[in-house]
Amino acid sequence: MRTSEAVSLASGRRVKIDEIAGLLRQAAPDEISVAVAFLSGELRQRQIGVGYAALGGLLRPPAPAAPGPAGTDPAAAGPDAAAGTLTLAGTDSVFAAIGATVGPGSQAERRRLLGILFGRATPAERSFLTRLLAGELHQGALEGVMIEAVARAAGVDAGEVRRAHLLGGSLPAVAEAALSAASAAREDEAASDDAAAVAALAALRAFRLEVGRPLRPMLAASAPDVVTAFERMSPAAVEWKIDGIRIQVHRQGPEVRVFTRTLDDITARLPEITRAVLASPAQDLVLDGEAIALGPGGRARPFQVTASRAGTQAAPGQEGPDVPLTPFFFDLLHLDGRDLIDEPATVRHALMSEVLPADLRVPRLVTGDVAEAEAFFADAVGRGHEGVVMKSLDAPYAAGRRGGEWIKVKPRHTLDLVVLAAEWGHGRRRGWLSNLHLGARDPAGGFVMLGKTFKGLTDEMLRWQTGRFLDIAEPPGQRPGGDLADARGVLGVRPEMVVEIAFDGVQASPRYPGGLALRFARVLRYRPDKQAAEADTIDAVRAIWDGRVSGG
DNA sequence: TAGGAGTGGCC
DNA sequence: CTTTTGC
DNA sequence: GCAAAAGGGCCACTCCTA
Repeated sequence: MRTSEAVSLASGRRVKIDEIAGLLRQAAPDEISVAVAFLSGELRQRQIGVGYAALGGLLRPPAPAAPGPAGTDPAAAGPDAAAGTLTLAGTDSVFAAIGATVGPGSQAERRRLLGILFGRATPAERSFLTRLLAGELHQGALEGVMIEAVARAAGVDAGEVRRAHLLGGSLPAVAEAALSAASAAREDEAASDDAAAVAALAALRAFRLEVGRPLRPMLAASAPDVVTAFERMSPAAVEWKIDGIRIQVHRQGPEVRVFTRTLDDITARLPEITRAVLASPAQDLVLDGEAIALGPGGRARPFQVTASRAGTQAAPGQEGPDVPLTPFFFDLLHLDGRDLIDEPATVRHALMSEVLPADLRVPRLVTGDVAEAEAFFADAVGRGHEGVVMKSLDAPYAAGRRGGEWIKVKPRHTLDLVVLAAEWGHGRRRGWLSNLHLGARDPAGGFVMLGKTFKGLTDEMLRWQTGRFLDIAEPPGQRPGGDLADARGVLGVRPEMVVEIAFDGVQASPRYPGGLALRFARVLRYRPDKQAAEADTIDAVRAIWDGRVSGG
């Protein structure tokens, strides 16, 4: 707790690392994983069904704790029950109990448990718990800082911790392994820091790629077009960027597991992926790819269709899903006992070609020729995919990194839209009007809201637009003494400001009035030279939506 | 029993 | 998922 | 170059409530 406060107050990254390392060094072995999880903004349970809304009112008053059934109340039975201050282990066990609470009446029971926990907490602890459960720690330190802190506490290089983490150990588990090995060595050999570091290193090196345990997928940087990407690497492997969900598939003999980008196990939901991978002649595989719903002619269906299918729990007894997903693999990280992540991309790809048929591999072109690559890009987009990913030929598989070895290229649309309202920002944007409500002009009169964006705004633009919007706030009579927004922080403005918006595409919307919304909208610049009457119309948006079928 | 609110997880 | 900012 | 923090739309599932 004190560590979190100190970490929040410290502005420098180095100081934060030192603070956390100090805590980890003196933490009891069984508290390390909880401390690491909490201070990097996570719960060991990952989620327990408590979010922002469930926290209402808990922050201020020490909630009067209704007594639970004696002996069955984990909140009261924790080791910290009598103390005025919470312990890590006790708090973790309450979270576990909350997460295990399901079924009718569970919401009230969760709330009761939360109330007991908060009732025993100091004000500072209540603040920390609230931020932790809301997923907004705001202490300027999450996973990245924690990795370095663990390394510092164990006396090893941060790269060693990072590698263990990326190769599939959860960070709390990695930290526990390294630090308990270190502290055991310290006790055995009379406080020798060297011996502790050696022991920690051995524990970290024991984390290796393991078939059946997911690792952090490699990510891609981005470039505006193929030409720019070629400036950073040429020749390159150019692959379709499939508009589906990322899958990492592990096969060990007959056993197959399918994981998402965030390492969730979704095997049960995608039996067709398992079947496809079992068709390979290889026995042990770790594959990286994308799964997508395809329509007639192999055309990509809208992302929403894939998302719906991938998110649906398999109905028991029903085998053939009505919307099957097709896997497209683009990398091979392990083959029959041999780890490949440190091999060059060409070697990995060649091996993958040996064990997977072409229709399970992402379409790919190796070239240094701009025209060829652009034609390939246009074809991919024409088939309804997102664009291409260009990959350096000799790069190893950099788990969890977004370096320049993979570069994604997507088409970008642009429209001049009108700001209909703005919302007051939070965190470092407190005091500024931040999130913009965007509308297209309706030729019949008025504007059609298409979504919101807060992206692309620099601090200078935020400052400027806050002043500007307050000047055109609606209704005008309420300023400055009156309400500066409604209950949700929304300030309506006269539809006068035209802003140039970039976005990736148009999607069907069940909630916006035009039935359409923008995907990944961000601000490029304001258009002070334009009047609202000159803004783009909803017809222009519909044209993009209609055009998606024939591409572009 | 339908609809809404809340949460979690994709992009 | 995209973008800006600070280290 | 990396990490952190701004927050977007949509989908499925669960629990509560007219």
